[in-house]
Amino acid sequence: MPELPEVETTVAGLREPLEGRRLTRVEPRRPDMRKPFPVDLRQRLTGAEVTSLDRRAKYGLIATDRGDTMIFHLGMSGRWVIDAESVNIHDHLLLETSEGRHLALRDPRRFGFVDLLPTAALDVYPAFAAMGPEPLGPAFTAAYLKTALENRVAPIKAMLLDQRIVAGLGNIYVCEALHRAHLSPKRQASTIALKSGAPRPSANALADAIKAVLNDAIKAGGSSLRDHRQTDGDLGYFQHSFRVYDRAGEKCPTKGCKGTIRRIVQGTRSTFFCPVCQK
DNA sequence: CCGACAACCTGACGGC
DNA sequence: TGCCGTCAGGTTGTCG
Repeated sequence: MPELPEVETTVAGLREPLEGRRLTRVEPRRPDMRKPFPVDLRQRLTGAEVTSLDRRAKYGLIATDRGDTMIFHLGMSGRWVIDAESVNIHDHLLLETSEGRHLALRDPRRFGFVDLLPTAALDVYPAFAAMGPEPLGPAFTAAYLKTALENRVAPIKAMLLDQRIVAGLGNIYVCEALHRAHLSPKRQASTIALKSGAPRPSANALADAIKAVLNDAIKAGGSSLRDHRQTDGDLGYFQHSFRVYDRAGEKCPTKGCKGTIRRIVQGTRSTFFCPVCQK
C-alpha cells in the first residue's frame, strides 16, 4: 500500500487510535525490517503521548510529547492493522495505547522500516534533506517541473519516479499521471522543459495531472491491490479507477481514442500506457 | 554527474 | 497437487 495517497490514507486512519493517546506498549517482534529498529525505540516511546500524525512523501510521521518523531515507511507490502483478532507472523512492531487499542505494523516483504529521531532534526533526516517538493504542496508548479527536468536525457517516467524531483509518486501514479497528461512515458524528460520563459503546455498538463490523480486517489482512500481488505479504515478503491495501470490489452479510456493499453518495461519496472494518445 | 541494474524479502499466480 | 518461474505499490548501493 505504499504510494503517497496510500500513506496519506494510512496516516489519517491512525489519528483516531493514536492522536492524543499515550503509548503503553511498544514492542518490536524482530530486530529489523529493511533496517534495524532503533535500539532505544521502546524506551523512548513507551509512556509518551502522541501529539500529531503527519506525512512526508511516502513516509508517515508520529510525533510525541517527548520531542521525538517515529518515522515509518511501508515499503511495498506494509500496512498498519488496527485491533486485529490475533498477531500475524508478519506483524513486526506492536503498539498499545492507554485506551487499549492495538496497532500492528504488518509487512510480509519487510521492505519497510521504522526510524526515530528528535522532531527538531526532521529537516536533516537524510531521506528528507535530498527530497523534492510535495506534489500537492505550493512549491510544485509547472515552472518548477520545467526547471527540474531541463537538461535531463532520461525518460520522463524515470524522472517522475525519482524522489529528488518530486516526492511521493510511485509506479502506479506516474503511469496514471502521464496518461492523463497524454505524455508518453518514453519521452525524453527535457522535452517538456525546452525553451526559456513560460512553462510549455506539457509541463502545465503534467503538473495538473499529477495533482489531479493524487487528489482523486486520496478521495477514494488510496488503492488496494493484492493485500486484501481489512485494516478498519483502510479499504481504498481507487484501483477501480486506474486508466492504464495493470490494464494491458484493454481499450484506452481516453475519449475518442482507439488505442489499446500496452505494457512495456522501463528500467526493470512495468509501464502501462496508450501508444496512440500519449505522445 | 548520469543511468542501468542487483539486492533486499515474501506471496500470489500461471503453466506444466 | 506440486514445483518452478515470474511478477509485485520502493529504496539504496555499486558499477561503468
